[in-house]
Amino acid sequence: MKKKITLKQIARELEVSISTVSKALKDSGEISKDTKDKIRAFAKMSNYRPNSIALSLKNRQTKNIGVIIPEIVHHFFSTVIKGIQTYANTKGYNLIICVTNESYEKEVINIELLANGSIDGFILAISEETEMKNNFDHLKEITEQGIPLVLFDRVTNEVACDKVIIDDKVGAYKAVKKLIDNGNKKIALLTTASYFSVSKERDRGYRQALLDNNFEINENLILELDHFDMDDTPIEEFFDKQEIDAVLSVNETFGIRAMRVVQRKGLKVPEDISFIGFTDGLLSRYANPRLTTVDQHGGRMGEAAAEMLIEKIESEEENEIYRTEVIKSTLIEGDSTIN
Amino acid sequence: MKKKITLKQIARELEVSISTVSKALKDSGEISKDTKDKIRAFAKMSNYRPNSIALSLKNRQTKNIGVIIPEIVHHFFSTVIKGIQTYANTKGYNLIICVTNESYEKEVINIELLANGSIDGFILAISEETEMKNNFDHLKEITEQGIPLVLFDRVTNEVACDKVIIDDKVGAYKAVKKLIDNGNKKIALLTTASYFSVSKERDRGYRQALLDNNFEINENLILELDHFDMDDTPIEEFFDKQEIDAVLSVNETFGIRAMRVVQRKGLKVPEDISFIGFTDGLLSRYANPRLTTVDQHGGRMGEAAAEMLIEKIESEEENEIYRTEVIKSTLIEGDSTIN
DNA sequence: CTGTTAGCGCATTCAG
DNA sequence: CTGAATGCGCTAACAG
Repeated sequence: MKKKITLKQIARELEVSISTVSKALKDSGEISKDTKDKIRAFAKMSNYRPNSIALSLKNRQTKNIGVIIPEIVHHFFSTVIKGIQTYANTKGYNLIICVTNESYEKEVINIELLANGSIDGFILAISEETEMKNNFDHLKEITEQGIPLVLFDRVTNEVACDKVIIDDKVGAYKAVKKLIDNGNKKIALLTTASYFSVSKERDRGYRQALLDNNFEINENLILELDHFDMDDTPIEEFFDKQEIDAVLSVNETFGIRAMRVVQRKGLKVPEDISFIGFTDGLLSRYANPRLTTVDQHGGRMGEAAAEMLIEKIESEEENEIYRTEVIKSTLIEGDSTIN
Repeated sequence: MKKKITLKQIARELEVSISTVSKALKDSGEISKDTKDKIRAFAKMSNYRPNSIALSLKNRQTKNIGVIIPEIVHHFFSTVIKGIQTYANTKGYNLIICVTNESYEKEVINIELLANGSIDGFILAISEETEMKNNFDHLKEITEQGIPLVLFDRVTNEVACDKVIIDDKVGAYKAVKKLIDNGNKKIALLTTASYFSVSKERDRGYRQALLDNNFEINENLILELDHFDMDDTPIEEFFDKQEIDAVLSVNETFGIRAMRVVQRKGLKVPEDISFIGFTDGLLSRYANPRLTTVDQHGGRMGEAAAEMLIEKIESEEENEIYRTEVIKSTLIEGDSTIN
């Protein structure tokens, strides 16, 4: 087993000083061609690679980005990671990924763990529990320590930092507008608990579109579901107690589950009832019929977040100006609406 | 902005030596209660946290695990990551995750990047291109350098290291056995290119089950698909040219796509034709009808891999004994087979 | 009980 | 052109 080789060992082997080796390897003009050649040959032969930990300590930067997300087994979040990775790699950064499982405590712990020098900055989507608690002190602390932070998707105004979100409200608005234009009258909304920043925005877009088109808001047409609960009964009851022409869902799964419920009731999609869901994931693509969706462009969000973060990391001056980048959502027409 | 505070600063502030501070914070018996209290109070107040990079350099261990996977937007792999994360967290390890996008070159680069001290060990699933090239020198180099390595799912016998796989062959065997027991005669196999170690094993199980039950192997019943190609034409032709009673798919997507193709042809699942797919992912769960699957237990694989790796990392002696842990697959009955 | 010293691996400044 | 010395932040052996 050939262990890691260090500058010191090369130096001893070649009977020169450590600093000579260091310089030779960096092609410094201070070193004669002869010794340079000799050293480089030996280094290559012994497969020398500078120890990144030592470099991190010296340069005070790790070239690591801490990515903290609520869930990894999730199409949207994994798409974002992929986007982050894509950009980060071009800049030589690696990703340290932590999953909070939607837990406030895990979010705090993971941040603390990484904030001790392991990373140069954070990219984070707030966990469900944190949004519920509405407590963002741990995030504020990060920024106070001068660690760059970019929030994405699930954000908050409480923390001054860069953010990247999609135009949730506009996306929902456009979706509802399409449903209205198709002649639908009773348009339902399937949503999650209201403390989710994104659900709130989508809810706003839904209401706005209705109002702008002289519809009345009927709270009976809005169903709030728990996304951990896999029981379809509430959905069945919802569709049993009233006639519905079209449905907007704030995510993919609610939409698909509802679609199956009405199909079981013997309704045809999209002839009898139309569906639009948020997130253009695999589920939508493979659903039967293919679900019409509002694409959140997770990949682009990730790339944008990474770009903002790395810019902050590498900028010298203490820039206190924070931007919020809004990614435009896109309506992707599947077969669950009449096109 | 309150910057990171170091031992040195505390020492200067309190007019003691650095090592006194260090010892006091570690509750060393060498320090008097008085100074200890004073130092700890100040440390807590100034929110001192030891710099993990410095610790890594000193202790020669980073408490980081390098996880290298072919794809992140993928239910199985993200499940494995979750499993790794779960176990690693209990042991205080963080995950540095790299995605190769099935590319050999990216696999090599990512490994090189991390092998320079950033991580204590690797957990890796071989990329498609690497399996195709059949070149594993980069992996051998890792083990030669004494860096612990655990391969999962896509493994190779070329490299001596710990491995965790599922009983792919047995899983396929059991699935085909079930199809035979249900009275199906013409049982097809949808598979990927044969250089995938897992596909190969599943193919073996398929053949073995047929032979053991006095079926002849009909190569026409085996369809090899490219998983990047989204065109359903080859699938359609496959089902057009012959009658098929049942299908085993080596993954989720082929199975679901094929199911849709036959449904479009007017066949009923499972009355006219049955389906079983590998991987019990979201797609299978939300498919219509719910796909019967061979569950690969990604979470358990991840936990097992993490446990094996951390054990190797933390064991003192140079243990050259490598284990291969086989996770038992489970047949999950959906509605795409007659139960 | 407290402080000095050395060293982890590297880059860099300053002498020679 | 080469090397000794310093420091990044921390721990530990060793003096005092």
